[in-house]
Amino acid sequence: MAVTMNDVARAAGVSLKTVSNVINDYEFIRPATKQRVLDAIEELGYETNLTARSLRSGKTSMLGLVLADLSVPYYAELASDIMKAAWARGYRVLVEQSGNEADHEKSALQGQFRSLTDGLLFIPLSLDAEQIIRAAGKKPLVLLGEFVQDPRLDMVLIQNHEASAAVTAHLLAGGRRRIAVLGAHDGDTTGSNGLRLNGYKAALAAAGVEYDPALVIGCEWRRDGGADAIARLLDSGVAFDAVFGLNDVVALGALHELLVRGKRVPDEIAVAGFDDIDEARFASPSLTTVEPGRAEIAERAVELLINRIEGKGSADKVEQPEAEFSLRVRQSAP
Amino acid sequence: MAVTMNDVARAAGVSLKTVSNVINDYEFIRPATKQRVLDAIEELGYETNLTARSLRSGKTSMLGLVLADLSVPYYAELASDIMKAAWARGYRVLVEQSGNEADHEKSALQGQFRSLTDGLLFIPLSLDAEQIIRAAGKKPLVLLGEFVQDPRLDMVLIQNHEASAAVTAHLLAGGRRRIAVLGAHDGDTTGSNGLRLNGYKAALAAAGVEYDPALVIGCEWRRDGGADAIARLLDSGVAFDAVFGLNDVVALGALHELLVRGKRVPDEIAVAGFDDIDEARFASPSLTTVEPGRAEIAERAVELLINRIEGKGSADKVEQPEAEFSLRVRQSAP
DNA sequence: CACGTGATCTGCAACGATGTATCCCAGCAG
DNA sequence: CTGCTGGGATACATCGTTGCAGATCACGTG
Repeated sequence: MAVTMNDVARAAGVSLKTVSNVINDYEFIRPATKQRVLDAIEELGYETNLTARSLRSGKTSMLGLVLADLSVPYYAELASDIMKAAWARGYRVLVEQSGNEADHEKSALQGQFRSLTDGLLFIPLSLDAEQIIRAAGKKPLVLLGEFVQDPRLDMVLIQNHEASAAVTAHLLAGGRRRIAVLGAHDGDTTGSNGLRLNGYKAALAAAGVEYDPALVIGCEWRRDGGADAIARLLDSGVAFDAVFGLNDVVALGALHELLVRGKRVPDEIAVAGFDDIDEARFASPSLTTVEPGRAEIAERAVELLINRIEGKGSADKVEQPEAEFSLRVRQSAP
Repeated sequence: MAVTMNDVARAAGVSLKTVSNVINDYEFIRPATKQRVLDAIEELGYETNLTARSLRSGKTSMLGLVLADLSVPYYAELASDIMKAAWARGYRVLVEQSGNEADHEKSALQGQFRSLTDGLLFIPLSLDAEQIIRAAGKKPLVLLGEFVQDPRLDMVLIQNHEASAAVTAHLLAGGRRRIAVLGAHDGDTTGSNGLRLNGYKAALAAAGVEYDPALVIGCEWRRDGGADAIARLLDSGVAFDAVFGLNDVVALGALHELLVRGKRVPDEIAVAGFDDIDEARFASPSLTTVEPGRAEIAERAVELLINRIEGKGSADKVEQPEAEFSLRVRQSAP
């Protein structure tokens, strides 16, 4: 059916291997021969069969990307950046949605999925470092999203603590003293939630403001999670003058609910988030948030993973580069 | 390196082909043999090499999905649904971002990308039907997103005209008479923009309201496009009491700009969109919009494509199922 | 003029699985 | 006892490409 190298070889009057050499830019080919082969390729409409190439070469030139769900804006935007970075380096990205389920994450790490990819970018949500190390095979693996932190694993880090502290400090500088936190529980110390909560605490301490666990409300990192959380807080009667959603959709969900309930933002209550998704800029009022360095994260992660795949760089040293964040001050918390 | 069927065969004391038979659930295998093979697989940690299987069988069990950019919420949500639908049927999805460039779309249609997939889901934006037919190979192809319409191509349709008319009718029913349209030009008749514009016109006509081209503002289908467009309209001094953004992000961008400029929504100006992205529900005010049947679109498209791939269904008849839409009335246009 | 050298091209095996044809054997009818 | 049947397992070729090891040939050198 499909045109193969053999057909091209016959048409060009050369050996199959010469066609292969032309395609792979082998150095020593007479220009005339090369041209004949290229003409034959053109004429027959030959396309290299990537499956066969993969089988023979042992490389698929595909990176796996495991994340919870593309419908989450931050992941979608990150995935888009990752795909572009990979594309620029000659790799494609195969996305696997884990739905935030441990089984699914595990099977993505070990399963057949791996045989389709040369390496994996993984945003773990349910598995811890130990489970990841146990489940992961020998193929290169780079973690993103820092829910997991471990000195044995390559990963690109977000400055959760510092960025969170910066947001909090900004709210404090605006005169807020009772800052509610949505998306973490009082005891959390690990994962994005824990790290961001700790950054919040550190900023409070630095400003001499007392930490009140009653202001810390756990919720799913979704819009409705944020809306529910703020509703519970309002209903509880606890006083607060600012809200820090540990990611943007939580903050936006809370913002929505606050406005529904007739609160004035930012006059009565300031709102801030974390991620700087595109939507944050166009919310009403626009959302103050922190940009975690998404483009840099994508770039570094892809670069690191491909270096591992291609054996460049120091093979044995675990790498954990950190992305630069920046505060985005907007209307919701000027 | 990796464990192959051969290793398993040796360990289980059977032939390579028997291992293959066990894995592919061949009927006539003695339970004892099967068990021995399964044990060996377990013990050695064997994983089938999907690349090799693909080469031999000629199927990759992957669907290609070509869209402009995952950072666009509607595409991200659609992609998520498509991936789930495909997964449920034993297929994976390989996403290719065209960036809305014709060259890129074309290369996705013909290029090596195709050899990795059994069929393609394509959301065309730059290519027209003729170009698509010319560029596409013989592999199954299903179009989505109806910028292109052609009786020769399989596609899943959105009821652009009807849904758009429904939104417009809703605004009219709310007493609005000067409804601005963002995201189309006066002359447009094809593509989502043209079809939706026509739906708008039809609803006006049905209500006996005159069509005013000055209310139709072209813009990119992005947040900033919507914001710019409404800014231009406001600056032009043309009077209007409602805005229909031809998709949600345009509407949300416009909504943002209206609020920035101190307009009251919906009291002074009502706003409606098209797509019902998750964000619409949590905007402030929440956005009235139309749900085009996204889940159904994903489901039908995947089903249709896989039927084509597997040769089920009527081979020769072009299929163009239409998804059911539904109006979502919210605060921005009650 | 024989010979080394490097440019140019070729043949064969192999990647890891599956399709096809075949073989072996137990059970059973004639 | 022979021949047939069909379950259960196997051997071999094959998918389309690339790695490796050569083969060939022109050319300059001593």
